[in-house]
Amino acid sequence: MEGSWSWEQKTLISELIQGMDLAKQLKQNLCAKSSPETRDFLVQRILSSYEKALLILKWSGSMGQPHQPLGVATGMCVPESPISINESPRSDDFERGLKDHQDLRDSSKKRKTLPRWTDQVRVSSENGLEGPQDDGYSWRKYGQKDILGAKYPRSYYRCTFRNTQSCWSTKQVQRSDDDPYLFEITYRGTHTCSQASNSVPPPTSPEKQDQKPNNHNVIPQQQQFEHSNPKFPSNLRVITEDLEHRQVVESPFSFPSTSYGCMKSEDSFTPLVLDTETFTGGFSQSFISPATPESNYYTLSPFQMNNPAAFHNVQRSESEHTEIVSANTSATNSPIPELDFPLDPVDIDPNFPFDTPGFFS
DNA sequence: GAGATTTGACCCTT
DNA sequence: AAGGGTCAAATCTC
Repeated sequence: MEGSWSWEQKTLISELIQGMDLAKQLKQNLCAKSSPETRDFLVQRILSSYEKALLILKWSGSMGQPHQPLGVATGMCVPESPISINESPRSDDFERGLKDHQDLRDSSKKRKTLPRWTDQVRVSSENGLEGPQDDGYSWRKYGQKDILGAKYPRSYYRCTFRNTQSCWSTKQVQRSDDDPYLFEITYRGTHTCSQASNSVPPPTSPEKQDQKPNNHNVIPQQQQFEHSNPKFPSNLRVITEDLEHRQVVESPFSFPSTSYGCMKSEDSFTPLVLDTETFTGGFSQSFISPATPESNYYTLSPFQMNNPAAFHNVQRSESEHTEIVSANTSATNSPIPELDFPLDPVDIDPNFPFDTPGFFS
């Protein structure tokens, strides 16, 4: 860590360097015989790099002094959102978050402010209908409620260490009406308790991760479906939610399916749902997409993809679990911060490389 | 007895 | 006002 350089500066530089590298690659590809898909892929990555650089600039410009992230400061948690690694991108949310933490009793207000994302988990039949298994975190059930129009009640869980470590992560588990083996799990907030850091696996390069796909609990045919079905990634979407106006904007985008062939992740395609809520809700917390058996279906923000810590979090080993991924859906809440400049689909670039060596060095 | 779960009531959001 | 989310007392489990 270069002492005097802030995280955002380094990130910005890294983005720009990466963009340059990619441009060079593109140049070489233009000379060599490369597929249009490859070129397209490179172009997208370049655009993504520069878009993110712009984002960083914008945030740093609008926020003044960067905040030291809680996670970095305490070592207790993992960056929740890409920007939040060292940053609290949106001061209003940051402040609201703080306020929430101060006003512990006013939990209802947290409904709005904590980052939220949804995973869908299919349990294997041998697990019965008891619900998704342990996701590596300790949860305590604090409520159950019948939901209008839903066959099954919704269960509410919160982190066991809520009181002792002020960890405000919660989750809701809702069984699908149509498929009893399918659970929709909505996470709110991320773990700031010791579980968060403990759950981080030893760093592994994306390449290695590729070779070791998270298939421990994936039913083969489904895994195969994900890998082979070109429609799979195209189902993904970015949902942007303007928290200020409570307006949900969906920005459907499709991955160039062939472009994925350029990615090493082809062998172990990890469905990525770009949860841009991480931009807004979780800047004061670590955004760990709870890599759980319940969430083989990962949600990542584009920055998380760049964030080794966050990335490793979502890549945690789940060998002890048996749930499989629900591959055909991607219901994910994805609020995004307000931006003065338009974000086109490439902003949230699903192709954004995980393998950016030295990005955070 | 400590911790987890259940469940009805309360409160907040829409 | 309705529905959803949380609280907290009662109950259960180890």
